[in-house]
Amino acid sequence: MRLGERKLRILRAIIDDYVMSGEPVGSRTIAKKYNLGVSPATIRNEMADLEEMGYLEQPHTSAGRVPSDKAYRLYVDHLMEVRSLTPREAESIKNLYAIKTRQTEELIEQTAKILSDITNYTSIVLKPELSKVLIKKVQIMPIDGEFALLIVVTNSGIIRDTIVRFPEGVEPSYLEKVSNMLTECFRDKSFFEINSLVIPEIRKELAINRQIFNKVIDALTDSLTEREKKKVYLYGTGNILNFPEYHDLDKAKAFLDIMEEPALIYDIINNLGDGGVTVTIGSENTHPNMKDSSIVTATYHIGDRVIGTIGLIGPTRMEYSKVFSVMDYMGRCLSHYLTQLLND
Amino acid sequence: MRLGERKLRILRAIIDDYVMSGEPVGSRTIAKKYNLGVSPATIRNEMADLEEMGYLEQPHTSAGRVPSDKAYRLYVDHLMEVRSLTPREAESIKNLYAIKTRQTEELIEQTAKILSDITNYTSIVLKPELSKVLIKKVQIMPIDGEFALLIVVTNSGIIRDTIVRFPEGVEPSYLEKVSNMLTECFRDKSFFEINSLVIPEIRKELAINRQIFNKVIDALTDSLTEREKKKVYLYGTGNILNFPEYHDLDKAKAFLDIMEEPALIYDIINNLGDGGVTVTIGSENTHPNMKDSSIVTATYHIGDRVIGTIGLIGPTRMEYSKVFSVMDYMGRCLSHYLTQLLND
DNA sequence: GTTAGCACTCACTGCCATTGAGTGCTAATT
DNA sequence: AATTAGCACTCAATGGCAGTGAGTGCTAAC
Repeated sequence: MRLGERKLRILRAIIDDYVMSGEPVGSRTIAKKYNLGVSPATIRNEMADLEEMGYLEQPHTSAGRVPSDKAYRLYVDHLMEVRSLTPREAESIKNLYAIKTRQTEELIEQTAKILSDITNYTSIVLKPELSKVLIKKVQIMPIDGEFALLIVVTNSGIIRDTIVRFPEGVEPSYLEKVSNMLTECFRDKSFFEINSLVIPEIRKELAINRQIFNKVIDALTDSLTEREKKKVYLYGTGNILNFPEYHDLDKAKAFLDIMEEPALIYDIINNLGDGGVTVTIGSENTHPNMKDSSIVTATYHIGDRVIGTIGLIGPTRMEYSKVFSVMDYMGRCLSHYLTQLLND
Repeated sequence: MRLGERKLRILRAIIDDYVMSGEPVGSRTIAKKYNLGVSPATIRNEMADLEEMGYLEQPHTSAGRVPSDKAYRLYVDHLMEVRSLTPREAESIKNLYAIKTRQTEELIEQTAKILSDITNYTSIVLKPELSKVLIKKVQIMPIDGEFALLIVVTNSGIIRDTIVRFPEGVEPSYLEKVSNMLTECFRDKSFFEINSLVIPEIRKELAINRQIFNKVIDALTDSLTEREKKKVYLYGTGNILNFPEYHDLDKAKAFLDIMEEPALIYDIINNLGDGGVTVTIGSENTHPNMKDSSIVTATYHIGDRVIGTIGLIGPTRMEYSKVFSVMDYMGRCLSHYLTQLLND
């Protein structure tokens, strides 16, 4: 059986209607609301075909039809009309980037908030991945007694600061010297390159005061540990309670539980494709608790280096068209801002 | 009518039972499970008295009784037996403080996680309040071109870093000089003192290069802005769905909505009493959406300076005794750790 | 003052009939 | 050959109704 023009039109109508109402859609509804010029009976026949082909499902015999994940996939890839942002949405996003001297961290947090506010879904923002970011400066700052602060400034404006403990009696001037040397070695390299290439080389050179150097290097590599890497910003987790598909308490709980595991979210989001906007629908998710949810992600970058991801999670019955355009726009804005402001 | 010994015993039994079961408690249950040596009929009479006095409520005529907020208040103040921590609980907390070189920020985050894990309620940790913390060091670090990083190290180990933008062509050595001067002026003072006392004084002295100095001061005072101050760490927000009192979706939603407003939470928590452990029960809360929840908080300090608060939120039917002891212990541990490790 | 006994209340459960939205199939229509 | 009208059928949802049982309050006996 082929997917003729009319079948597609009917499928689109069903999806549009179901996305709005959340109720199974019947043939009469389609015939009345979307004037396709055919009778309910014809639509019923087409619906039976679409069900056979796996695009529709029936909760029970005497109910209307519900789109399957396969239908949403078709919709996202071929059927949906990408709409542009409403003035209100564009406004919200523009305001976010109006303030120029913002901290990167705060900007990312606000991005999550606005994404959720605009769409009413749950937003996720992964902060820039340290291993993909370029180092601008390394500085060891003595604080007090045996403690010093290791500061790493990167081109995304992220500052990794770690407290390092030295044996008492190290000269500040010596730390200064080490700082300068490290800065010189590491400048414009990524953490990844440093870890695999530069460090072994330096280890030789600085054999003289191995102990201090090792402390610093350890602290640096600590910055790359899994746990720290996997920090995410979330907003609007409670929004899922607005959707009838999560009115079942067990489902709601399963969802909220996932949302409290940053490492898990990180893995889920980060394993998705990374060019432009990606849509993952229900069963396409690998994590079992996400089989009823869809995720739309977009990447953001500094220059042409992808350094992080933003995402929205909602039920499979999601306003893909709206979400798609919001994510696309937001990804571009964020990239533009970071590239322009923090790179030279 | 007076609250005799027997009435108190019965009230305690009712509260204990209700806290465990969540179901209205009947006279027979009390007579059977808690052998108080009296018949159900007697208990019924006492219960009628207790209801008249406002300690008990009846959902409907033929149901058992439920403790009122007034009863919980009496319970917390006079009736409950403060139990000590189970080995498992003490273990979890001890593990948290085993790692000595932890970042303060991470420690606070973990504190929230463990509080929630132990108790199954929603935990809240307010990070150290900047205005109450003492400054150890101020440093302006040139990064690139017109950008510099303002770093403030405090005695709680918190580092406030802000990006500052200077007009092109400021000498690094000049920034160094300013840094040293600021450090000297600010050392061992709180943000609060600085804002109100020291800054006006310095403004005079440094009249020479007013522009640069103002930038720095502005960035410093920015650190004290409301928004930044009101950051909170939450964990276990989804736990409330475990309690039947939140099975009503509207209530759950109201709760989750509050939990996404850090500033609101901050205000709610911060306005509670601040010596030791504080318990706020249901209607004692000022915020209308919290009238069905109880909050138990404890403060933590560096030396004898209170700098932050930890808290647990749950339904009014809360295991006060357990929560009380956990909060007390955790507050002490956190204070001890911060005082010992980060103060000299 | 305490308790046994008893009538009364009322949420909860299961049962049943009714309703109505929606389907699939067949036969008539174009 | 495709479309549509007509109709019997399905099944979740709703509302009414009786039965059940946990719990109460009251009264009278201990």
